[in-house]
Amino acid sequence: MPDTSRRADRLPGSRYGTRPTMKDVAARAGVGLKTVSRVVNGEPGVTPDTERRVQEAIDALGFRRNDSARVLRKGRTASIGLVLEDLADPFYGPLSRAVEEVARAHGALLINGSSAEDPEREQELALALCARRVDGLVVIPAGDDHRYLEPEIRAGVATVFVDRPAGKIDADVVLSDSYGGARDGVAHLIGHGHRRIGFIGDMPRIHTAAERLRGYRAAMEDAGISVEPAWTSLGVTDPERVRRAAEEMLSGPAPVTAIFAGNNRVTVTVIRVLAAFSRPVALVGFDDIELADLLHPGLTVVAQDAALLGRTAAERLFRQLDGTLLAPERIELPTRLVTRGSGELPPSQ
Amino acid sequence: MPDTSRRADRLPGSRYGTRPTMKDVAARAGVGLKTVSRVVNGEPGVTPDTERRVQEAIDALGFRRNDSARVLRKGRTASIGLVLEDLADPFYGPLSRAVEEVARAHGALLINGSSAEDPEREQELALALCARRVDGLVVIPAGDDHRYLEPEIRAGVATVFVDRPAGKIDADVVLSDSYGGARDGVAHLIGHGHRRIGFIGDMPRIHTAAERLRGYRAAMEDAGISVEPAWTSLGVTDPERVRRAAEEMLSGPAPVTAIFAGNNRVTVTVIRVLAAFSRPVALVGFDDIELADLLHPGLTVVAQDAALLGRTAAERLFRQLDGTLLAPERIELPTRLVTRGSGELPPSQ
DNA sequence: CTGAAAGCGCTTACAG
DNA sequence: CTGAAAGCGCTTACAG
Repeated sequence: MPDTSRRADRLPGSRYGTRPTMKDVAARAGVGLKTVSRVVNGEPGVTPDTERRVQEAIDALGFRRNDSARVLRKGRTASIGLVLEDLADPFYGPLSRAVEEVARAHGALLINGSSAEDPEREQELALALCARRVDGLVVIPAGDDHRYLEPEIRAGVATVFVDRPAGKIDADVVLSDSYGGARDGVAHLIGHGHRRIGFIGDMPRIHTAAERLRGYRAAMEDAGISVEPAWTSLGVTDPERVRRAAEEMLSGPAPVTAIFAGNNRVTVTVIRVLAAFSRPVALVGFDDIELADLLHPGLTVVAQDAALLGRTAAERLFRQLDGTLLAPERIELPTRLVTRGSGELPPSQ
Repeated sequence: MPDTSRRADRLPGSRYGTRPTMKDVAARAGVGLKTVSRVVNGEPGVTPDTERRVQEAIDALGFRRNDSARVLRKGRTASIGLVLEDLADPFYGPLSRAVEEVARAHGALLINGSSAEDPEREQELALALCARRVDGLVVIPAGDDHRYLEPEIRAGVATVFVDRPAGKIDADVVLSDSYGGARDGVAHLIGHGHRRIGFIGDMPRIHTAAERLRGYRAAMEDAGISVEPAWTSLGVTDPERVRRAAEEMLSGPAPVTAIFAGNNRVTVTVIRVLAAFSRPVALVGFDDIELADLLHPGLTVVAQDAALLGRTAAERLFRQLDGTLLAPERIELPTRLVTRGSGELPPSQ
């Protein structure tokens, strides 16, 4: 009983049919396989009459070229992968969309994957994408060791890291100036009279979190302020942890009078805490937030351009694929301080 | 001179190498191709010693199975496509992430594409995904005619529409109760004393916009209020158009005292207009918004669950692929009125 | 202008 | 337990 499963697929009423191939089209049009291929790909050297016959067969059969077979033969898949943390985060949506637009301009599709900030999952995803033979990979790293990608890069997979540098390998990276942005933001608070300033950030193993903390320390040191251990708190960004961190800094005999929030998730939670708090407390957040201007007071932020990060990275990826790119580079995009009120509040004690 | 391009690829210093294949691994391990395949796929029937030799060859050569070749032979690609409007919109990020999670649970990758609300681009994207032979397609339609998908569906591509129904074909659809949600929201405003209520929505060809307008009209009719033409405005959701629409409704001798905003983008712009407006105006928006509770007044919304829409659709897609699904169905998810202040303001005139 | 043969890198269906 | 042959649906490199 040969090949029953296949026959079952063809049963009328069965959901899954089999698709016509170029061979079917060729048979129906009474031409050779290569002629069909020429018509499908718009290659020259087919008489109008032959072309018409082939086209009719294509339409009658509902033929659509199987790009996965094509890819196998051609080498390039015209698809790229994007490994990010969480597509549901408002920072990554625009970034992903920007990567998609560049991919589209180069005729490539984009496969997205969320690592959920889990290094193992990042690796699993990135390697699955390589197994699909994506032409290139844009990675927002969760882990800090990317040696697992070395064989892939050697084999020709273009690779660009975004938002955070690669760990233990030399690769292109496009990121915002987290250090400088945080230093500016904290200096801004100091300029408005604050000295006891808190910093709440993401897990210290995340590069941006570490850099922003470094910027905070630099600004404090520039102003000759020595940082109390109680003023800094790094860890997961879930609301509970951040809320506790904020409440601790705001209590005690010498509470902070201002807070620098290390990213959009931290900022949102801190805003909620401060909204319910008795005294006014100044706040500057890293990352801009929708409706930030409509809060009371308006939210002062250190803004970075997520879409520009994505676009820059994707463009670099395709330049790698063009072969016009040489040594790995680090591209740092500037941040922008947007003052709206919360960062200009004076110290309340 | 045979195959020079290929040799160029192998040149030392060239970025693009060629990857080892199972054949290379077999040669190095001194075994047959099928034995390598067994080891790579964890199939039984290989002696520990043979397995070890194969594994050593795999590691030495840096072999990674080419899934696109595998896919060609197996039929299923273990990938699904998601065509949505814009990944940068906060409504679609969580939806996409939810689809991805379900895909992941089924061992599939997700290819995202943004239609930018352009029916042609939607079709181009959906068909490109079919050419890649995705196993299934989740589509948030931009257009209103999906007959172009009929051959694909017949050929076995599982298809589920989300947020808006398919046009001119019979297909699964998962959506929120736009009509009921809008009716509830408008009835809520009426319950707080409003009679001159404006409606600002998306383009009328978009199903959700039309349904929400219908809900608005139903609520007005239920209350015995006849709707003035000047009170409703449908069109593109760019800030300029929405701003003008709001300002017109709010001017003249009998301005509206409340506005129902048809989606998140409209709501955001209306909030900005009202923030700069002289009189208090009540507002209910369709779709929840981050920080809505921290505005003054808090924003009252008709909330829908984007992630649940995505999850429900994706689960249905995989049930189609399992073959456990029969006739196309329409699944409508309820909305939820969240009162926070802006919808409870009394009429100011 | 047209097409037959070989091959992309795997899996399938055998046979030993 | 192991492997040679055929084939998935295309493109490549030819030859006529």
